[in-house]
Amino acid sequence: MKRKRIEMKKIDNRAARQVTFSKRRRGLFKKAMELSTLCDAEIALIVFSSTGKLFDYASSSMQQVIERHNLHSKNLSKMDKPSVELQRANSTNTLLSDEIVGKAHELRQMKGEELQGLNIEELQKLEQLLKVGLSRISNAKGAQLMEDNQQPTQMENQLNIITHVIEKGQSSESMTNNNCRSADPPQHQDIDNSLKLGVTELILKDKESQEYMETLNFLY
Amino acid sequence: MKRKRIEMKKIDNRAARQVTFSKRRRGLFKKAMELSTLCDAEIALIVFSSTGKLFDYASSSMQQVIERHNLHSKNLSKMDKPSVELQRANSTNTLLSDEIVGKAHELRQMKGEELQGLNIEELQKLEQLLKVGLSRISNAKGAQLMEDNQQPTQMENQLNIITHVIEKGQSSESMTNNNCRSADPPQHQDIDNSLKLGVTELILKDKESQEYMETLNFLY
DNA sequence: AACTATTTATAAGA
DNA sequence: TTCTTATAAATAGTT
Repeated sequence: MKRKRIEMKKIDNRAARQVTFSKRRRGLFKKAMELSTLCDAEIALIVFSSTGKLFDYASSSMQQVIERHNLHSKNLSKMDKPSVELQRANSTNTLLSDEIVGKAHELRQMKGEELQGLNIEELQKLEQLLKVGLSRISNAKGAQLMEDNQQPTQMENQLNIITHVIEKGQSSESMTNNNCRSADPPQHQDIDNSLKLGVTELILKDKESQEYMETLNFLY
Repeated sequence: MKRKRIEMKKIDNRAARQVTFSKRRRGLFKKAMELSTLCDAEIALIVFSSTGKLFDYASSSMQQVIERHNLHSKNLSKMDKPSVELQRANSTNTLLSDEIVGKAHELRQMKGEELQGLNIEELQKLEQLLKVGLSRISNAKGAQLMEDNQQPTQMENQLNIITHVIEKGQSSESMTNNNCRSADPPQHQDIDNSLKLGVTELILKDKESQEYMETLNFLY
């Protein structure tokens, strides 16, 4: 019955291991509580047996100790996950905000509210864009009146002819444009769409944002 | 030098307490590691001294053990906080996305690309908006040419006169409008601005988003 | 679970 | 703090 010092490695025999676990676990928890009592220490101890059973002790509350631990150790791997999501969400916010700034600016330009800093060529493009829009609106107005079974008046017929001409870029004003060192610009919408697609691609890299992109997708 | 068993209560003497803390702490951590090794247990041990110093040990990783512990104890008070921030960020994203959808729609309408579903009155308003924009752009173009010290040609003088007339709502087309049951609409921009302010107020309730709002503020 | 020979931890002193 | 040592406490192997 000569007892030997135990070898410090996993005990192979399941039953023996289980017995040792019970004995030593009790000892460990007792020592933890004693340390807390004697030395006024804040202690948390978590133990999972090899069979998955949980044993824990905390001198105050488990969450309190864990939070204090996180503060100290700057260990944010848990806080990191949400914080990474948060960063993603925030960077999506930035992109969306930028997109709003851009669209708002475009809108103000189309309303003629913010034209400072535009050169002649840019003003020309803007003007062309508005004219195209205007002619389409006039057409739509005409179509709407037709649908309402109202006979178009002579004036409206005349209007539709005029807007048709404008849509082809043949109005008197667009001839004026040609006199003012304006090259024929590429379709403004096309430039615009390619810019939008760029932003969309950027945003789509943010996996967290795909639900928002589903909302945005039908813009393009 | 007869040693006695110590009383299980806080040690009054600071120095003695500190010594005992050092000795027992080492013993506790040693026992924790031994239990983990011998019995294949997953263990986390966190100790704060009365002076606030942190000592910890985890057989795998601290976060892994804590997460496993949280699963068992259903303690989610910590995970709740970041998720609230995330919800805030996400709801901001929703608002921003909605704002983009709105602005994009407005832009497409101004470009005449999405007029279906608009009644005559709305088309009228839109048309008026474009005309105002167009006249302002024409004026800006004229001003730009002046700045460049170029004498406006006869044609451009004529243009400026025309656009001035349009800005006053006296063009032949706007007379046509008056024939088509359109009441004089309130300024479109004003309606628009009040809508925008509504969204801004909503978003500003989200404290997390104030930095983004600083970007957005100069829109209004 | 209880016993007990031994090892291990540690209180007190230096 | 660290070391020393007497002794308390924990526990491995056994019943």
